[in-house]
Amino acid sequence: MIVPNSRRDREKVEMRQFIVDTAIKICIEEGYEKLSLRGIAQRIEYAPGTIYLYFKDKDELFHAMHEWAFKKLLVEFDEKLSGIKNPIERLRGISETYINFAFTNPVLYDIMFILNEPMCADANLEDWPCGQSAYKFLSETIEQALEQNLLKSENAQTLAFMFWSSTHGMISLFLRNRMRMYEGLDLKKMISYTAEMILTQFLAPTSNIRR
Amino acid sequence: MIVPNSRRDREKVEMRQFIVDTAIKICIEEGYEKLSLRGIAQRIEYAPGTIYLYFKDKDELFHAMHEWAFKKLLVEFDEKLSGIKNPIERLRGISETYINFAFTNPVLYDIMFILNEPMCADANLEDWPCGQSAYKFLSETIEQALEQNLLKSENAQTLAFMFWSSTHGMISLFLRNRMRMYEGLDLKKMISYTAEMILTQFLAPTSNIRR
DNA sequence: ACATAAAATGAACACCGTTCAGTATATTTG
DNA sequence: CAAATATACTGAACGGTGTTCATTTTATGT
Repeated sequence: MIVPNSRRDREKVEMRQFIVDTAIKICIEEGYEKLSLRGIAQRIEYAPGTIYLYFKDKDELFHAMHEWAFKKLLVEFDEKLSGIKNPIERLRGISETYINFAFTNPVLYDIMFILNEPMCADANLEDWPCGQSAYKFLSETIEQALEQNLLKSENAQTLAFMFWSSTHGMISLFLRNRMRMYEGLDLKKMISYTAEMILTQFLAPTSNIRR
Repeated sequence: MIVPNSRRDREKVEMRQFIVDTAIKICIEEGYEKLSLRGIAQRIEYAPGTIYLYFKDKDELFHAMHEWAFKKLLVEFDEKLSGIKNPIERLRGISETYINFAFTNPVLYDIMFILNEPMCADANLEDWPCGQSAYKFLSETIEQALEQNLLKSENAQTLAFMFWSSTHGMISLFLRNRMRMYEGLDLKKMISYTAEMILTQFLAPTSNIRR
């Protein structure tokens, strides 16, 4: 990312962010299928071609939206969870915050984890700092839990993947309307309950805690 | 579905299937983002408008592809698993078959479980017989396992949801290229291993089996 | 052979992402 | 301040998309 050191650079960054904000606003209001560069241009009262002065193509814009969304999640993790010392309680908090984030910002969740668009390219891990940080937040919590023998002994990466992907699976089935066989149930409660059920199964039996 | 009772009706059904087959072929060869009604029309040497004589719109075509894919999965379940009597072994088989299906037919998996397209409409559960059957196959297996005290006692629907969505979560993160932090690992093995790990945690302790 | 019904066409419409020669605006220089 | 330069922006144009529909072709039944 370019650090602004003149009014020109600053304006460039502001305009980029303005486009990203508008794009997300349109996604939220009309669904991301309806998002078009022409629509953004019309909304911000510029010509369609102008957007290409700030983004190489639509994919690069999606990348920016993607990173912006991860930053938002990361802020929530930080604000709500960094104070929790017990690794298991922090793990519970991650689960709850993650599920709430998805239900509160379904469009952002889609861009972050479901859409092909911002990831199909030759994107590197380095272009994804907030995503990495969010994952690190989870995996370090699990490492601490393992160190304190609070979880059944397993590879930390495997456990992180398991907690993350199982929650993601439930959320993405919900967001994609694939849970119609559970009609009538409170699906968010069902997801929270199931996430807690999985966590419980992986808690170390207290009798195993030594010393 | 209309049962063909004359040559005309039969031809109508065949043409519909021909279009579906061609659409899936194009998806497999070039990716489903590249699928266009005009492309299908060109491939089968008809005019673009002709497709609309067989499908109301693109969404209805996706529905047909969706159902076709579920039939394929259901056939695999039936062929490979209906002979297995032990519910836990059948559950293992479902997991293995499901993961193999996703890795062998990523495009079909996408249409079945990830894409918005065929589900966003006012689609009813009744329009999804094979999908329902596939879910039933899983949930009945779990009910049997519970009856025989082979799984930790829980609501069968919750367990079915848990096994399904956790596996789906891993597969969909893989298909959407969201597992780059595990670079270098054999991701399919990682997914299979994690699925087995989850199952193991939910097995009833043998000491709990009475009689 | 003819009237009728069904099937197929392809031009037209309103969108889309993207490009680029040209124009307007702002900044720097003489 | 004026001229020259650099930057920002425009909007028409290109090839693509899903979809509609008046028209034409083909097949059927009498």
